[in-house]
Amino acid sequence: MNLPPKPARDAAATQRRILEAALTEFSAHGHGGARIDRIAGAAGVSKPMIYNYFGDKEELYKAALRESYVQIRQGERQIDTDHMAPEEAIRELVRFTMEHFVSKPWFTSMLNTENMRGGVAVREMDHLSEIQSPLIETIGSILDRGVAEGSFRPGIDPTELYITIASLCFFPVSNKHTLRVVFKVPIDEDWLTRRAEEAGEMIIRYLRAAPNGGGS
Amino acid sequence: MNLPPKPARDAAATQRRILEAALTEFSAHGHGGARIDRIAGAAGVSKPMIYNYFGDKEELYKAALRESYVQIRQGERQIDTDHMAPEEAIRELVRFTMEHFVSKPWFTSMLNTENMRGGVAVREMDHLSEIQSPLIETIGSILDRGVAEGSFRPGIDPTELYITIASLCFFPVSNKHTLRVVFKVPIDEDWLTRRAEEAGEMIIRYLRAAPNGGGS
Amino acid sequence: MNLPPKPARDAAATQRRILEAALTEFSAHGHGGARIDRIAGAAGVSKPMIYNYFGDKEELYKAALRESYVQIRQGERQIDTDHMAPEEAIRELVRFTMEHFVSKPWFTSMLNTENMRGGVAVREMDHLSEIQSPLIETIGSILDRGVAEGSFRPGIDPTELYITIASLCFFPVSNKHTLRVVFKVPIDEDWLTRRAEEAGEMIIRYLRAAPNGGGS
Amino acid sequence: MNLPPKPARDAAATQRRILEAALTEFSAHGHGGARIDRIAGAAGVSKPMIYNYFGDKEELYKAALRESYVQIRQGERQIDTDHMAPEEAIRELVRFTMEHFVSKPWFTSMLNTENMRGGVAVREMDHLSEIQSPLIETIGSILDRGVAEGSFRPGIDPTELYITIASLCFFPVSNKHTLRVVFKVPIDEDWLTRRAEEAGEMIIRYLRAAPNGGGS
DNA sequence: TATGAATGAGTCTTCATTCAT
DNA sequence: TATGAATGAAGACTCATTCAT
Repeated sequence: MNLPPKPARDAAATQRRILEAALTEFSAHGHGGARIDRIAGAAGVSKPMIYNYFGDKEELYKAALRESYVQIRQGERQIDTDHMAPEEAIRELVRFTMEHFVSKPWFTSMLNTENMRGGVAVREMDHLSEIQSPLIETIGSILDRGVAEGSFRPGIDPTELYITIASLCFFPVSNKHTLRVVFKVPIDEDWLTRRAEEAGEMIIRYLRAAPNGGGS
Repeated sequence: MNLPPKPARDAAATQRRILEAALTEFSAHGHGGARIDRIAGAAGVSKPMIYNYFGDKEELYKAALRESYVQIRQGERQIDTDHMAPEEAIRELVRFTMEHFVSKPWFTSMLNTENMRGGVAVREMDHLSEIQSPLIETIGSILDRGVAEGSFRPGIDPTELYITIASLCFFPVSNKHTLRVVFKVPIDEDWLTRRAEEAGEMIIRYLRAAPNGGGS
Repeated sequence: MNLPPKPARDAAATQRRILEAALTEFSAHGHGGARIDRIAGAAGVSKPMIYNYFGDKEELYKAALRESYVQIRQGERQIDTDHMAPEEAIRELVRFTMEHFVSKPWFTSMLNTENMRGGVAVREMDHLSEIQSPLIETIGSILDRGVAEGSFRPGIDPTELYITIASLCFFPVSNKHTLRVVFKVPIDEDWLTRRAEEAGEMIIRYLRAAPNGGGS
Repeated sequence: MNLPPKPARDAAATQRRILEAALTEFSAHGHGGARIDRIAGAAGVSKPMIYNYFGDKEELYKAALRESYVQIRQGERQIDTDHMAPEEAIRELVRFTMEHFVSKPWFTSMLNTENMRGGVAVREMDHLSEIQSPLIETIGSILDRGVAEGSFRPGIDPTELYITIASLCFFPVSNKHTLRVVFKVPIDEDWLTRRAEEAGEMIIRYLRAAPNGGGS
C-alpha cells in the first residue's frame, strides 16, 4: 500500500492508520465480510493494537462509520456558492454532490452497509452535529436568495431538497454495477456528469416560481 | 412455521422453498452474513439438500438474486396506465414504484448487496430479458402519448427516466435508518407517500413542454 | 489413549467420549487451563462436535462437573454396611471414603476448581438429587442402629457427620503435594490407609455413648 | 484505591505492592486465570516493572505462593497457649485455625491452586523452614503437658494431629460453595464456629487418656 | 527506575461443506 | 430423495511478554 512511512511508537498516528484501513475494509466488504486481519495488515500494525485502541470489531466499525461521515462532511464544506446566482448555485450543488459521491465511493458503501444492518450503529452515535450536512444550511440560504429575487417558489424545505439531490446522485453511483448489466447503460464519468446536469435542470424547474402571467 | 404443507419427495417444491428462504436470508443479512444453516432451517430441509440442488453458497446467492429480480419484475407487470392521461400515468408510476420498494424491502437489500460485491453475480447472469423492467416500455409509450398530445417535451429517454424515478424512490427507502438519525426525518409511510407525490410533481415539471409563449 | 474403538456416526457414543475427555481435562487443568483442543483430541473428534453437542466451554464444564458428581455418587452406592455392627460400619465408611477419593482424584480436583470459581456452575445445576450423596442416608441408619443398641450417643446429624468424614479424607488427598513438601510427610497409599484408620477411631470415640456411670 | 501513598522510585515498596497484588490475583483466579494486567493495575505499576522484578508469571506465582505461606505462618505465631490447660489449649487451637482459614481465604485458594498444579512450585521452594507451621511445636508442647498431667494419651504425633485439625477446618471453608448447594447447609460464620467447637470436642475425645479404671 | 507502544502465539468459536447411510 | 454426523479452515479476540524511550 501507499501509506506514509510508518512512524514508530506514535499512538495517535497508529490509531489514524487503523481507522483509515478500517474505513477502506468495511466499505469494500461490509461489516460481515470485513476482516480484522486485513485491516491490521493494511494499517501495518498487529491485530492486538486494533483491539487495544478500538475495543472490538463492532466499535471499530462504528468509528469507521463516523469517520466516513466526518470526511464526507468536511468535503462538503469546501463548496462555496455565496457568490453565485441562486439557479447556478443549485446546479453547482448537484454537480458537486455527484462528483463527491463518485470520488468517495466508500461513503455510499458505508451507508448501504449501515442501513442493511438496520442502523444500529448510527443510532448509538453521539455528537450528531459533526455528521450532519453543512449543505442543509447552504441550501437554505440559496433558497432564500432565490425566493427573494423572485426566481424560486417559497415553501421548499432545505432538508427535503437535500434528500432529493442526494437521491438523484446516490442511486446511479451506488447501483452502477447492476444498472450497467440490467439496463446496459454505459455508466462512466461522462454519463454520470450528464446525469448531474439533467438532475440540476430537473430541480431548477421544480423550484422555479410560476411565470408571472400578469399584465404588469 | 406456517409454510405450505411439505410434500415429501417433491423436488420442485423443495427447490422453491429453499429459494424463498435464501432470498429472505440474503436480503436480511447480506452475502457475508447469510447462514446456510438458517436457510435450511427456514426452508425445512437439511443442509445437504441445498448443496444438492444449488451447488454452493455462491450459486444459491445468484439464484436468490435472480429470483429477487424476477419477483420484482412480475410485480411491475401489474400496473396498467394505458387508460390514464400521460401526466397522471407518470404520477401513478412514481407512486407505484415507491410503494413497490416499500412493500418489497428485500429488493433494495439485494441490490445493495450485489453492488457492494461489485456486481459479480449479475454479470454472470443469463436470460437477462427476464430481469429487465417492463416499465421501460410502459414509460416509452406514456412519453410518446404525452409528446403526441403536446404535453411533454420530446427527446426524453425512457431508460433514463426510469432510473430517475428509481433514484427518487430507492434512496429514501433504502437509507431510511441513517436518514432518520442524521436528519431527524420521521420516515414512515406517510412521509414516503408525500415524497412520491413531490417526486411525481418534479418529474412532470421536468417533462412538460415549454408553455407556448403565444403569438410572439 | 486407551479409548474403546471409535464407533463412527454414533451421536450418543460421541457425546460420552467428549464428556469423559472433558472431565479428565478440566480436572487436570482447571477451568481456565483446560483446552478445547486437547479435549477434542482425547475424545477423537473434531472441535465443532464439542460445540455442536455441548454449546460452549462453560456448558461443557458444567456437564463435566455434574458428571463427576454422578460418577462419585454411583460409586458411593456400592458400599453396603447393613450387615455390619454400627461401629464397624462407620469405620468401613471412612475407609471407603478415603479409598474413593484416592482412586478418583478427578473428583477432588473438580470440587476445588468449582469452589475456586465461586460455585457458579453448581448453583445453576438442576436435578440436585442426582448429585447428593446416598451416604447421608446410610449414615443416618447406622447412627440409628448405634443409638438403638446403646453404643452411640443420640443427636448426631448425619449430614454433619458426613462432612466430618469427607473433611478428614479430602484434605490429605487433595493437598498431598504441599503436605509432602511442607511437612515432609511421606504421603502414599499406606500413609493414607493409616490415616483412615485413625480417622475412623476418632469418629467412633466421638460418637460413643458416655460409659454408663454405674450405680446411679 | 486506598493504597499507601506510592513513593516514587522505591524499589522495595514497589516489589511489595506487586507481591500483594499478585497474591490477591492468583488466589482469586488461580494460576491460569490470573492476569498480569490486573496485577499491574492493582499494584499501580506498569507491566514491565513486574517482569523487571519477578522475571515471569511463573516466578511471580512462586513468590506469591511463598508469600501466602509466610503470611499465614506469621499469623499462626500470634497464638499463645502456654498459659492454658492442655484440653483448653487444644480447643483454642482448633478455634484459632478455623478462624484463621476463614479470615484469610486466599490461603486455601493458593493451596488448592498449587496442589492442582501438582506442587511444582512448592517443590522448588527453598528456605522451607520459613513456611513450616510453628503450630507443630506448639502442639508438641501441649501434648507433652497433657501426657504429663495424665489427661492425654501418649504416642500422638504432633504433625499428624496438625493435619487432622487442618483437615477439619480446611474442607468446610474451602468447599463452602459446593457444600451449600449440594447439602443445603447454611454455611456462615456461626455454622463454622459451631463446627470448630465440635471438631475441638472430637479431637479432645480422641486424645483423652482411657479413664483410669479405678481400684478394680 | 519506569512506562506507553507493540506483538507472536495461541484459544475459543463459527461456518461452508462433505460423508455415510 | 433425504439427512444426521462430522470436519478443515478460518475468524474474532486474548495474553504473556518485549521494545524503545
